[in-house]
Amino acid sequence: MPKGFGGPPGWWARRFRGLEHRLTIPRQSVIDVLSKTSKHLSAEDIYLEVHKVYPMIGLSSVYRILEWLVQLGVVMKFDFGDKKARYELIKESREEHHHHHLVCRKCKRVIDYTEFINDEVEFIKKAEQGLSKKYNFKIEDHIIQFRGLCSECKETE
Amino acid sequence: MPKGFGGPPGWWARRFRGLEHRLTIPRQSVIDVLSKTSKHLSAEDIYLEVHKVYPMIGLSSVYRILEWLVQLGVVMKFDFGDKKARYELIKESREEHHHHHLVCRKCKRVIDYTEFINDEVEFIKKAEQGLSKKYNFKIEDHIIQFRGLCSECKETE
DNA sequence: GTTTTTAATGAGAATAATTATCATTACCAA
DNA sequence: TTGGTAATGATAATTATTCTCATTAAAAAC
Repeated sequence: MPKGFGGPPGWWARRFRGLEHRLTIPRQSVIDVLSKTSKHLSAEDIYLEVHKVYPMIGLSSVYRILEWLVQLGVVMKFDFGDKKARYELIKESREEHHHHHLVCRKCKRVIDYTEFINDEVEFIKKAEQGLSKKYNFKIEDHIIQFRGLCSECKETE
Repeated sequence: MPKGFGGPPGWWARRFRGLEHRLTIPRQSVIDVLSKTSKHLSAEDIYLEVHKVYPMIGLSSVYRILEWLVQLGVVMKFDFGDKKARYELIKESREEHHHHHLVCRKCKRVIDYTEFINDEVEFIKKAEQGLSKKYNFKIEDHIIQFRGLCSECKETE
């Protein structure tokens, strides 16, 4: 177990219980990094973080593990328009820190917001029910993103 | 003017009036392709379409023009998780065919939906007002995306 | 506890969408 | 016309991501 590593019984462990997936050190390390940040980390960011506590980690493993987590529904993959994908642990809408994003189209800066969750939940619930039925689509998640100009880029337009 | 080309006075022309931007044939052709489809075209798709009526078009021009249109706020760039970006002309929420997307995480298929627009407009308006004020952010657009499994992929899970 | 089987890993090569460069061309304004 | 600028097309360069494959680690069978 790498130094500084929180160990498996983290808050997220329940999501893996009963699943026939091995919770290896590389996998635990990736989840650990994600669970300890509120930043929007890219695969390479995560690789570098994991590398600090587990230097033999390989970049391709990070990509493989992230894709695995996305398919498991534990991690969400985002595109904020700056070429690289970003990854976040999923928070349920009723949980703390459930948030969405304001994305600046110029500097690609991302602002998290947590306001209007109640209105959102109401709207989303209604839409989800209707849409999943009509299109026979199993909705697992949603993205809401506002795009525009951040305070700084507004000036220099 | 290439054969089969609708010509500049299209419905979208108003968006360019008064702007000091040249409406060249490559640019018009790209807009024309986008205005005549409801598909989610990639840059290469668009290149191939334009190529039919304007064979000397270059792929890099298509990329350049699309980026220009995105910055002008006429075109929206999407990432549906299959590596290539997709482009759509923006429809205002009060317009016909204003829609959002259901995206299958397995096969990456995209379904457009137009339901619940009234609820959406209400929710979005409220959120936009609050957020743009609080974060001093000029909101120009929004994305709503539901992710999950389409009817076919649901079976084979 | 040892062996067998299977899954996961790390290193590096390969891929492919996108971007940058640059000489050429089309357009507008004197 | 002519001069200046913006847009284009061809091509090279970039770079995030995926693929391959030999090696290693973990669980299962014995």
